[in-house]
Amino acid sequence: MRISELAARTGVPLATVKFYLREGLLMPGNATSATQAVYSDEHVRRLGLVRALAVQGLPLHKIKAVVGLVDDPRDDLFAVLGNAIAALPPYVDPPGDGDYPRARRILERLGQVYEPDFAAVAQLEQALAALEAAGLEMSDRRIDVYGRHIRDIAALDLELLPTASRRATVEAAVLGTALYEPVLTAMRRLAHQHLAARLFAGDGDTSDPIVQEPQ
Amino acid sequence: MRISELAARTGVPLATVKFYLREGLLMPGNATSATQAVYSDEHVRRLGLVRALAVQGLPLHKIKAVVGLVDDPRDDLFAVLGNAIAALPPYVDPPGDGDYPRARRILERLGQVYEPDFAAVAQLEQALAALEAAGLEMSDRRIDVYGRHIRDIAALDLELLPTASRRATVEAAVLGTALYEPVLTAMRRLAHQHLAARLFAGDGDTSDPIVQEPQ
DNA sequence: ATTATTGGGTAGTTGGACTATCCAATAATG
DNA sequence: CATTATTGGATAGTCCAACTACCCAATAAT
Repeated sequence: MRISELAARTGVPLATVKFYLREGLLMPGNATSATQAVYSDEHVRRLGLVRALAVQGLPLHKIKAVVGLVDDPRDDLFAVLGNAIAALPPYVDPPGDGDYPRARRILERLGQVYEPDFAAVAQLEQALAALEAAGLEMSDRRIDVYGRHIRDIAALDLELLPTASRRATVEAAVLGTALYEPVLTAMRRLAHQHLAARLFAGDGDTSDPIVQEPQ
Repeated sequence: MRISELAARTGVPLATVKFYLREGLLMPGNATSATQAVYSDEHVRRLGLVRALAVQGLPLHKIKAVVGLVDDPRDDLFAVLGNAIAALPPYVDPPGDGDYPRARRILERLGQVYEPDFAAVAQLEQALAALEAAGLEMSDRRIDVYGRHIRDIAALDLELLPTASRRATVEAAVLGTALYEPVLTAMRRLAHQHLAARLFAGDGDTSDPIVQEPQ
């Protein structure tokens, strides 16, 4: 297919497709002449990946890093996965002084290794710092409950990772990390509302147990 | 305290504090004269809240909506909580045609009510659509496991919600929704790495079971 | 032969979030 | 009380990311 069909099929404006090509987010088509190039289903997939990540709020330069890893996983698989995860939001600007005390506390309590070089450790530290700044805390109870359930979820994630090819594994890991997160987030919010509805209904705090929520 | 002390104490640049005042994110100080106003610990807290939400990527107009709810919860508590959650990211632009088939499938399988007016339903639908667009799927197995663990986490969240005052409850609910999410996200990523390290080590896929991950 | 489309490039737009500057009124200080 | 600093209030400017629009000469399509 040619570029305009690629744009039409993915719903991405032509100007934007060209922009992505320029930015290196989308690999060039197979040029058949000076003014013509052919695009494949690979390009459709890639465009879908870019858009999927962009919708989740990933800045383009981070997306570029991710697709770069998907394209060229030269390191060992585990390192590639780590790199990919590190490229995902949230972004922690200052690597800090090398110590993340809040994250360390969590990990030690959960019996996981504390490895300051893991990007997710810095992410956890930042999240915990934000919590503190807002006057909330991470109690032991919460650590234990969150930790247990999250670990079970993570175990399933790994179990369901495809192992057909390294490329497939990397791509699925990156995509899965980025794309199942909002699913979990939305499910948690819905669970809150589901459980809260029962609580409030029992309270008599509101006359109507099924309360509507404006958009 | 005066405005410059407020800025100094929170670490927010003075110009930005003024900007937040103009935008209505921060309530005005108690004016003692034409060129002087006193700010309280309330202002410090509010500034912390605004910053905490901003760091998580919330655009200012959404933050304004959230603090508006915290300030003036005129509806019943459950509706206020729903509104607050609806104001949080991700943002789903098109309310759609009113049906969210993918989200409906999940909720029905989990035995939760499908209420299209809940903002989180649209969020779930969008997340599932992004998954599909990228060629991933939400299997029944995944629904069941995610659903069970997420529900337990949500139950704890509700249990730990303060009930001292309505204001405290609303504020904690909003903050908790926004600020515990990145904690869970980071914990899941760390669990992935923790579990993956064991898997790969057992594989012999890499010579070193403890693999470092570049920044 | 004529019209449409392409790849490639440059420049302009939009929106969000600040940041800088100015000003007249008032506080603080010696 | 004279001088210096700070304040609230407002306006305008900056910076960045992510597009979007336009132009062009070379080819394809009809």
